[in-house]
Amino acid sequence: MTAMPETPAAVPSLLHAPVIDWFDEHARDLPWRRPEAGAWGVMVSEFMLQQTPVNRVLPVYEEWLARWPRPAALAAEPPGEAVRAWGRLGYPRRALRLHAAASAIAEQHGGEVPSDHAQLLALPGVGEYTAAAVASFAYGQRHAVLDTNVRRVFARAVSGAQYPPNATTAAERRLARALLPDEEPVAARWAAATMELGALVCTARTPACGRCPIADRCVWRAAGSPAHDGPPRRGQTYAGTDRQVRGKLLAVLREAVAPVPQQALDAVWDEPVQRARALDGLVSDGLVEPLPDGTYRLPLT
DNA sequence: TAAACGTGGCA
DNA sequence: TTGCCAAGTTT
Repeated sequence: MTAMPETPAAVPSLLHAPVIDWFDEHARDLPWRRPEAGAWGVMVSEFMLQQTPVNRVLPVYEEWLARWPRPAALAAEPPGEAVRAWGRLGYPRRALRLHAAASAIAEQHGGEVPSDHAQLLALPGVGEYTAAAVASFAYGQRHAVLDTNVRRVFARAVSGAQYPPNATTAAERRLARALLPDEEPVAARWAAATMELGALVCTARTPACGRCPIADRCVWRAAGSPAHDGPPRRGQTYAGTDRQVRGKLLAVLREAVAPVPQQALDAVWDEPVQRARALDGLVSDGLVEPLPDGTYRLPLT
């Protein structure tokens, strides 16, 4: 047994009401939160929102749901169409995985997004967070939903740290479970509310503590809002990386209506070794399909 | 466990 | 201007 900070039994009841009441008043009217979105709408939004801001997701989400209102509709199209419709959301493998998830749902779940957490987790592109989010937001179940927002809220309000650890820890999962309201619908509301609080008030850089419903119970604030001490948070480099080259290559293919000759791809990056490596990577990832005549296109299968 | 994986807005 | 950050997952 590792000595872990205990969560006093009184803590949850002191946090639930103010956070949920705040959510009742300040929740954004996002399309995937409306009843008509359904579980499929929730799932599409969760894929798109992985590492991507809400404002950038909104227009693409609307296009997707209008074009593919059900999983089977998406599954009936080539995966390349999903990649094309993904636009510039970034991390296009998510489009491929969402297409694969839709196929699995169509073939193995009767076309309905499963409500079972384990079945959700087994879908391509669905990890710990997304499985809990879909089960909670779409089906009202009681799960610890630990995304970057919730982790930050708990780190500050309960653990007294400015930022959570780089990777989700067992202690964080334990804490999230301990804080979960007992009643299923309340727990689902709590999950959405804590996430929204992190997104709108308890933000990473400049938290708006003046608008926080639990500022007077925040351990981090009570400690004087000390700066993050631990190891530096892992930054992402981008310029000059294979990722940037992959992005440029795929952008050409997204815009093309016909297979693209090698020459058109060569034009996006002048360093041939890195360019070839990036293209190979896209092909092995299934994002690009090489044709026998030496041209390339988004995958038909 | 750490690194790979896009893109763009904001302080 | 540049680095940080955004509803993570996979290998």
